[in-house]
Amino acid sequence: MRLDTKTRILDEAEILFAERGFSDTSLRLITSRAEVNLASVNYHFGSKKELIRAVLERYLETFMPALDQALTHLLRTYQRPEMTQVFEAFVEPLLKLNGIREQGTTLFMQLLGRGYSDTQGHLRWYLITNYGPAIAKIGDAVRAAYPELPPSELFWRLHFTLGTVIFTMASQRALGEISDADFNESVDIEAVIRRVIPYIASGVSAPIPENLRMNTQKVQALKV
Amino acid sequence: MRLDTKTRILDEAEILFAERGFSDTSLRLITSRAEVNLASVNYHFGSKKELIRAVLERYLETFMPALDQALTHLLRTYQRPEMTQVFEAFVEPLLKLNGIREQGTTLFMQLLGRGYSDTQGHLRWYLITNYGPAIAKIGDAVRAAYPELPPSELFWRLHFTLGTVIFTMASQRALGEISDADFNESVDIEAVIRRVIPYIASGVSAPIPENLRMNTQKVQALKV
DNA sequence: ATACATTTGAAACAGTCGTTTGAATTGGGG
DNA sequence: CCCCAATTCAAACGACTGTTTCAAATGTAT
Repeated sequence: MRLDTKTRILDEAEILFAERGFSDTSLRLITSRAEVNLASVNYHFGSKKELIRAVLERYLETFMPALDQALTHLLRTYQRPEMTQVFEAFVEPLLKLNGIREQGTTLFMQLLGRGYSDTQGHLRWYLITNYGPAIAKIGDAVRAAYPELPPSELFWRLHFTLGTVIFTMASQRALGEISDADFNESVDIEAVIRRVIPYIASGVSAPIPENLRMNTQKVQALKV
Repeated sequence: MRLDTKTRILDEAEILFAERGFSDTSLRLITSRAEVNLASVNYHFGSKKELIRAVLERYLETFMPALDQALTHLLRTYQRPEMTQVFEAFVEPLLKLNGIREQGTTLFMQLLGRGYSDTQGHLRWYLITNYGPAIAKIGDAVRAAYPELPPSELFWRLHFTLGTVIFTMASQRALGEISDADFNESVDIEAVIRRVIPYIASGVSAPIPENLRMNTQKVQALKV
C-alpha cells in the first residue's frame, strides 16, 4: 500500500538533505523521487523551510526524550559515573532511530551536521528552546564524572565533542568508500559509535592545563 | 592604491564562502562586494568551481609545506614525541596564515569545513593528490607518539580529530556569540587552538579498547 | 446521489543563478 | 601617436529556483 503523501515527501527529503545539504536539494528533485506533485510540499508543509524543520523534528522528538531519560537514569544510579558511561548513555537513544526507518541513526546525525553548518545558529536556537532541559543534562552528567573541570573548559570540550561526532557521521559515506572494500555497503553505525566513545571520553577527561588562560569577560567574571 | 581585480575577488569570495558556504554565495554578491564587474570572475578564473579551488589553494600552498616541515623537524628531533607535541606542530603553520590576511587562520579552517561538507569528497581527493606526503606525515607523527595503536584505530582517531578541529573552527562565530559578552569581537583563535590540543591529544592517546572489533574487509585482511 | 472539504494536478509566476556575448575602455611597446 | 592585446562593462542567455494559481480529482458524510 502506498504511503501518505506527507510521509513520502519526508522520507525522500531527509535522504536528499542528508547527502547534498538543504539548499542543494530542490523541491523538484524531492517530489520527483517521492513520485508526488511539486505543489504538495507547499500544500502539506507550507514552505521548504518548514519541510526542513519537519524532517529534523521527526527524529528529535524520539531522540531527545530518550536521551533525557537515559541521562537521568545515569545520574540517579551513580554519584560519580565513569566518563565512558556518560557517552554510552547516548548509544541506545541513537540506535533507537533505526526503528524510524533504515539507516535512521546515520541520517539523523548527517542532518544534524547539515543543520549546524547550513543555517548557522538556527538549529542551535531551536534545540535549546525546545529541548533545553535534556541538553543541560549532558553538562550535568559530564560534571558528575569530572567535577574538577572548570565550567569554561566544560563548555569548550562539549563543543569539541559535538564536532567530533557530527563531523564523523556527516562524512560517513566518504569514510565508507575509504575504509571498506565495497563502498556500496555503508559502515556499521554502531561500530563507529563504539569506536568514538573512548576517544571523546578521553578527550573530555583530559587533565586541566596549567596555563588555563581566561580570555572572555564572562569567564573572568566567574574568576572573581 | 586599488588592488588587483583578481585579488579583490579572492578576498571577498573567501569571506563569503566561509560564512555562508559555496552554493549559498552567488557570484553577484561576491562581485558587488568586491566592486568589480560580474563577468570578471569568469574572465579571471573561468568558472565558479575554479574560483573555489583558487580560494582554498591560496591558503593550502602556504600551510601544507609549513606543516610538512614542522612534522619533519619533530620526527627528526624526538624518537617518541608526546602526543601534545604532535599537535602543537600545527600551531605555527596555522598562525602563519594570519599573515596572508586578517583572520586568515579562522577563514582557512572555516573554508576547510565548508569544503568537506559541501563538495563531499572532492576536497579530500584534492588534498591527497596534491599534498599526499605532508598528510601521510601526520600519521607518521602520531604513530611515533603511540606505536601500539593499531592502524585501523589510528585512521579513525585521526578522522575524529579532523572533525573536532574543523567543526570547532567552522562554528566559531556562533561560539563567539555565546561565550563572549560582546559578540562583535571574534574569539581569539590561538586561545581556541591551545584549548583544543589537550582534548585531541588525549582522545588520540585513549587506551585501546578490549573488544576491538574489526568490521571492514581491509582491516580484517591486515589482521591475518 | 448530492454536497462539500480535502487533496492532487498541470501550468505559470517572478526571481535568481552561472555563464556568454560583443562592444567599450584601458594600458604599454613600437 | 598608433596599434594591439588585456581588461572591463552592460546586457542578455537559458536553466533552474520556491511559490502560487485554479481546475480536476478524490474522499466523506448526509
